[in-house]
Amino acid sequence: MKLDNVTIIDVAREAGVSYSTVSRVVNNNQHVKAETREKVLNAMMRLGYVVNQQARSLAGGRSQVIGLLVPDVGNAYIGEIIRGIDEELAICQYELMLYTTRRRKTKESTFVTTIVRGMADGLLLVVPRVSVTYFETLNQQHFPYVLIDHQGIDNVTPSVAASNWQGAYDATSYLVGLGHRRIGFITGYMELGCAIDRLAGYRDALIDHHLDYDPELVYEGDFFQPDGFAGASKLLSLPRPPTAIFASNDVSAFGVMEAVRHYGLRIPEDISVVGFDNIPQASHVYPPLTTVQQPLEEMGRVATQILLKRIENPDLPGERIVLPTQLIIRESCQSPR
Amino acid sequence: MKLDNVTIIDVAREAGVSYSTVSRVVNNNQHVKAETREKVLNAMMRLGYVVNQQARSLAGGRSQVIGLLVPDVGNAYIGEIIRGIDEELAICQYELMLYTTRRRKTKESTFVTTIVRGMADGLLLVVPRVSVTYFETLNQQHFPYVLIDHQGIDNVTPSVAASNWQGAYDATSYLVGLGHRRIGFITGYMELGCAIDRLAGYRDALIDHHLDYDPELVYEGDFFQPDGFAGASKLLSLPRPPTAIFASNDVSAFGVMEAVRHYGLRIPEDISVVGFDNIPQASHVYPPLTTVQQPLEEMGRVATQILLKRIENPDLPGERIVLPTQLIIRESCQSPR
DNA sequence: ATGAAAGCGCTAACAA
DNA sequence: TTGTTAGCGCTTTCAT
Repeated sequence: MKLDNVTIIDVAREAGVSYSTVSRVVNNNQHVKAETREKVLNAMMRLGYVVNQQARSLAGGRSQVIGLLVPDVGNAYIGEIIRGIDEELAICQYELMLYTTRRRKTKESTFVTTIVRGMADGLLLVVPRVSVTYFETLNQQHFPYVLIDHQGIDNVTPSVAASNWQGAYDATSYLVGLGHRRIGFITGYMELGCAIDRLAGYRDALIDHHLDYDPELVYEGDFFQPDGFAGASKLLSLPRPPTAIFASNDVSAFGVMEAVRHYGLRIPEDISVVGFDNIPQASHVYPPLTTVQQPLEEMGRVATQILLKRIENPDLPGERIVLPTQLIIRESCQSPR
Repeated sequence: MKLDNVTIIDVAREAGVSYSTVSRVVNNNQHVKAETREKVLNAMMRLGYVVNQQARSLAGGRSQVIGLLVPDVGNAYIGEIIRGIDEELAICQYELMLYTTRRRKTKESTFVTTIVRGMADGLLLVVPRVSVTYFETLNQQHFPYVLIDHQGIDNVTPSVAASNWQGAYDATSYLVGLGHRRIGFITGYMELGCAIDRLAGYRDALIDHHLDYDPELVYEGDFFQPDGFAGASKLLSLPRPPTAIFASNDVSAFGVMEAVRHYGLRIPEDISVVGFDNIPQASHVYPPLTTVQQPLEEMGRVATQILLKRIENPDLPGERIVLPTQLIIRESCQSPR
């Protein structure tokens, strides 16, 4: 399977130098005469030499791999983030190892250890809640990592997130500006920081606009479509139903839309609907969904940049970066009648 | 960064055996006394030993990683496939290295070589067209690989695909059964085998049902939404417009739906629409889209199983596996008036 | 500026 | 059944 390949020794022989010189050329070491470098480069070309990362990494160098830990693939949310990561990685010749939490429910710490030990130079985590075991291992081993879209531990744990509070505040203000006075809210999974922040943004916007925060209008959801449906059904059957519903993410907003139609109401004529995330399909549903855009791709890109810097210098002070969200106005809202 | 870690030597000392014995235990080698194995296992436990894959792989063993080459992440299609792969990999303790073609436009062969040389034990390719360079390297190096959803090279190149012809045939027959006599068709990107197969399925169904195959009703698209829109616009403005439009994938079907609405027509009352793929959002658009389901997750799973077998035994004869598609009937079709 | 040599942690013969 | 030993391909001192 693994055939005899071209090694630095072959290149060294071809170029007529020692193999440490070849190693120097490969690693862009300064102490090589331009002429020698040229010779080696030519030999590499002729022989079709490719470095063996395993060996390089074993011998103490970088593995040129970063690990990405996600709860699951298969949703647009993660896909967008990966796209950003991928772009950044392409620039600096790093590879991406994909880990899903789904398949390690049990031995989390062993798992992190595996990553930390040789496989990757750094780790990107897109997990809403990070088990303490992870951090213990990571910090203790002084291993570079960056949290993506995490509620944040503190201000020194490297993390990149979106301004969930501001996004929810803006969306709510927009609905108020349209004339809505009773605005329903479907929360996300409230164990998550982003869900808490979005609820706070909704609530604070209401208060700032001198509207009551009515708990009756808030339905505790879980970010999934069925709960959006259930929540909207409940809100719609209230004695004084809302004229607009703001769901904590697009997927549950789809559930809301379904429920609205189920009740024989129209969007936006009878009920305005707003989502959060701006996943691609938000613009493809009918009517196109007004939502809050999270800069997912950018989050991936920025997190990767930070991680790469931390790999170069693990002692860099950590920081939390909050990227701005943006209200994307489409056709799912209008003034109440 | 890479701290001094527990190696088999440490474990060997702790257990009071030679380190090859530890290696044997780690590799489940038969020739170890149960008692000794127990001792070693305990020592490993106590010390928190974790294998170093790099070293293992360098020394001639498996790297326990498989590479996945995709054109891009960030779309549901790939996500579903990855989910299947991931599931299978979880079972056999393999890791997944993600490669995107986007970032290697130039030096393709070098790239494959890199993978082949140590990084991975096998390769899964989800690329519609595979450059000849890839195959040369792959075959020549006798490196295990499996093509996913590829048009297929021949019957001995390991590949897993969906029955595109049958799916299109079924969908078309369904429309005919509903009473449609003029059925528009938006093709996919015709350089791709799956697009060709789908067109053939549409055409053959028409012929089998004694309907004319009218080239005027076929619009050459590219699998993207704007082309679905353009195609439908063109078909709809025909002197004798179709009463149903079958798009070669869901995304372009969304474009069709957009165009239908743009023309002030209703789905399914005025025009029936059918897609292909059954991506998650197909059930979330309005009206829910009738489409042909591709067993994406299963394709990922089956391909992985085959790859794993080929890693064990690279000389296994290759075969092409075609998984069945299934017509998913939702609400975007009805009999023509 | 270049070469020689000692590992990195492990697998896989080969011995015993 | 167990131990010994020679690498895998490379980085990195330390010499020269």
